[in-house]
Amino acid sequence: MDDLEIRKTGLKVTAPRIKILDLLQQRADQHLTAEDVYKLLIEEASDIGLATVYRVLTQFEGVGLVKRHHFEGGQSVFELDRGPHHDHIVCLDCGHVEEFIDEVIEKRQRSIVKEKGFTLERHALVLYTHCSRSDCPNRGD
Amino acid sequence: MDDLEIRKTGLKVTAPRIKILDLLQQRADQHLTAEDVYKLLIEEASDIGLATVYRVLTQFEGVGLVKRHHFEGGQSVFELDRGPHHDHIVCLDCGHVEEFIDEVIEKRQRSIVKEKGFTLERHALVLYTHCSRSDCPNRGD
DNA sequence: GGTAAAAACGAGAAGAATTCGCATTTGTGG
DNA sequence: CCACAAATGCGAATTCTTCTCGTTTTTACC
Repeated sequence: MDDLEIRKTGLKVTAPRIKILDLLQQRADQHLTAEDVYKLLIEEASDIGLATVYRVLTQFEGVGLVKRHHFEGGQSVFELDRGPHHDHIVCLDCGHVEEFIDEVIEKRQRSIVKEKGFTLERHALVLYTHCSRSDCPNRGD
Repeated sequence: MDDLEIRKTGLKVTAPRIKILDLLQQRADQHLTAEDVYKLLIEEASDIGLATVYRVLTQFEGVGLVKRHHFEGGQSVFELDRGPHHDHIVCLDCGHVEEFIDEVIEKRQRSIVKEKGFTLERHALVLYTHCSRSDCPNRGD
């Protein structure tokens, strides 16, 4: 059960937290906005307020359970922080998000920062593209 | 005069636009929020509304005069789009912004997207660091 | 298990950033 | 220099997110 995961973080094990973590785990391949999560919870008859969704996601971020990304255009998106770091490719037409990791880029980033004598805390790399997937509304543009 | 630059874009040459472009040119090394611009305009006794600042910056972005960046934390920042593309290093402590360009990273990005059959429209790369500048632990850009 | 203190919740208000609506003013082409 | 489309200023409206506060739950401890 999820209880363990949550308990390990030191956060109290509450119904909203269990349900939100559960939902994120079922959709570990997706990048959801707080509102997405809120609506999905409503669909499964969970009576959890939007404020709580934001609170819980922020707390989960704080304890390393989820990652928050700021893509272009308004809302933050959240995803379960399961394992290795990765960057993102976002389709400007359909919003599809794909993940990738490139060691060459990672390495260059580290040396760029090192050259300046700074300390790299984290980075955000998003490639905005037009994807070529069959269900993308703008394919072949 | 700035008139030329603006006229070339097809936008009408108005007082707010001249003043905003002028201000951006005087601070070409900085990354300003719309509110920064608004306040700086007030300081120089220009009576330009915040809505107009947003409008003009967005229009300037549309015609390629300025670039907008979405760093972590709320407001977008704007800078004059003078010449070559570059990415950013942002200090999490003092907000200092530094620019860099790395052809290795640029090239890798292109091939990653190409491999997937997508088209790269643009990208955002921000390295969040702790800088080592003497005036760091403070405000300022 | 029972219970009290601490933490979390839900709902709506508040806040921050940005955009919109509209009456008024201002460039610009003719 | 005129007419009219475009731009402006202002405040209201939107959007996304956080806060407040009265109520409910958890959990540590008896």
